[in-house]
Order: sequence, then structure tokens, then C-alpha cells
Amino acid sequence: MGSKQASALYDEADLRRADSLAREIFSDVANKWALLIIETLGDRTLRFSELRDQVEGISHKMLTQNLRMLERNGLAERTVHPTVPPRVEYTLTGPGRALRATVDLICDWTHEHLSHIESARHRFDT
Amino acid sequence: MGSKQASALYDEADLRRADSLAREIFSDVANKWALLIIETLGDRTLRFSELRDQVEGISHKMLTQNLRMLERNGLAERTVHPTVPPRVEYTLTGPGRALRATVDLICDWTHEHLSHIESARHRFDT
DNA sequence: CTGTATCCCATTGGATACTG
DNA sequence: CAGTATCCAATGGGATACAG
Repeated sequence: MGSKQASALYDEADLRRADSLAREIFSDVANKWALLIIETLGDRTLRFSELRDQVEGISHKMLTQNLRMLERNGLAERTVHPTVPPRVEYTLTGPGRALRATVDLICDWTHEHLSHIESARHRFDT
Repeated sequence: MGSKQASALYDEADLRRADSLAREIFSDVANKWALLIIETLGDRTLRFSELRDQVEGISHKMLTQNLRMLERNGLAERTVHPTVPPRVEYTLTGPGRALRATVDLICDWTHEHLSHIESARHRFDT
């Protein structure tokens, strides 16, 4: 029973670690800018400045910050071309593209329910 | 051409309005707490206090704030039982449940890629 | 129990300037 | 062009108190 209990405790600790990691990833990813960048990248390869232009309303700072985060989590890949001026390109990795598929679904959902939401808002705001 | 142009302009204005609404909804929904609440509700009906207990780490304030937002957008329904003490229950609406399905996918994605992300992080942090 | 309001600190995020 | 750093305003979000 001693070893069994130890093993059970170990498994629980392991699960807790995985859960807290999952939580962390969820927090990283479940934010407006990260999702918009992922959606904008799609299956293309874009330069920093192209992303800044295409992700409506994002600031220089938020873009770099979120790109670093995506890179750190292995969702986007950063390629530096050692030219002058420098040319840096970003593209989604396999896991990044997998996530993108789910973001696509959220976008679809949004457009499908536009009118439901609009009228719900109208009702609520009165 | 005049009427055609006018019609085209009208359509564009319409699209811009829809886009900005979609943007707004996306911003509302693409945040950690909203998604965690949706995921926790699932297809159940939960009281305010049950939600506060089950959504790990959420504060009183964030919970009410996000519940109001979900209600306003017609994603969650609020039922007040006029007892004393009051009993208020929340449940997802049809559109809310549809969104929940996509959140489920994000959760699946997270767990599927835990190890990829963990090792990507390790590589990056060195 | 649920909800609103307030205070207050921590974090977010924009604007700008500077480096390679 | 891409990235970092800094400053500062705005928002987020926790703790607490109070009302219904």
C-alpha cells in the first residue's frame, strides 16, 4: 500500500503540474491580440511590418510581445534574413496551425450569431 | 450608375458595421475569464456561488462582470428565484453552447500539445 | 446569497525615442 | 526594418463594505 499510495501521490502531482501548465497556455493564448495574430498569419508567411499593418489596431509593442510569446510556445516560427535592412518573417508551426483551425471556428461562430447577439444586446440595454 | 454606386456604398457601410460588431464580440469573448466561465458552465445550470467556486481563481468582481457581459450578448441566461436568500442560476443559451463547443476544441488542443509547448519553452528560455 | 460600489495597486498597453 | 527601452495614461482586477 505504501508504494501504491506513493504512486498515486506522484500521479496526482503530475496531473496538477500538467493542469497548471495547461492553465498557463490557455491564459497565454486566450487573448484578443494573440488570436488575431494567429488568424491573420493563417498559412502565410508575413514580415513584422506586414503583420502590424494587417492586424487592425495593434501597436508595435503588443505585436512584438505577442510574437515572442507565440515563438516561445512553439506556435510561430521566426526567420531572420541577415540583410540590410533586416527582414524578419513569421509563420505558424504545425501546432500553431492546429490552433488556428479552432480560431477559424470562433470567427465563423461570431459571424453566424451576429444578429442574435445584436438583438440580445438591444434587449438588454433597455 | 448613380444608384449602383449608392447601393455599393451602402453595402460597404453595412459590411463595416458588421465587421466592427464582429470585432467587438470577438474582444468580449476572447478573454480568459469569459472562456473559462463558458467552459465551466458547459451544459449545466449553476448558481453564482457554484461558479465562483468552480472557476479556479476568479474573483467576485470578475465573475459578475463577465456574467453580465455573457448575458448582454445572449450567451448566458440568468434566472432569479425570488426566495430568501435569493437563488440565481446561470445556463448557456443555444449560441452560448455553440461557442462552448469551440472552446472545448481549444482545451483539447491545449492538452494535445502540452509536451510540444513545454519543450519549445525550454528551448526558447535558454 | 447575489449584486453594486469604492478604493487602490498592479498590469496593460500606447507613444516615443533610440540601437543595430 | 525590426527590436528594445522608457515613460505615462488607462484599464484590469483584488479587497472590502454595504444593500436587497
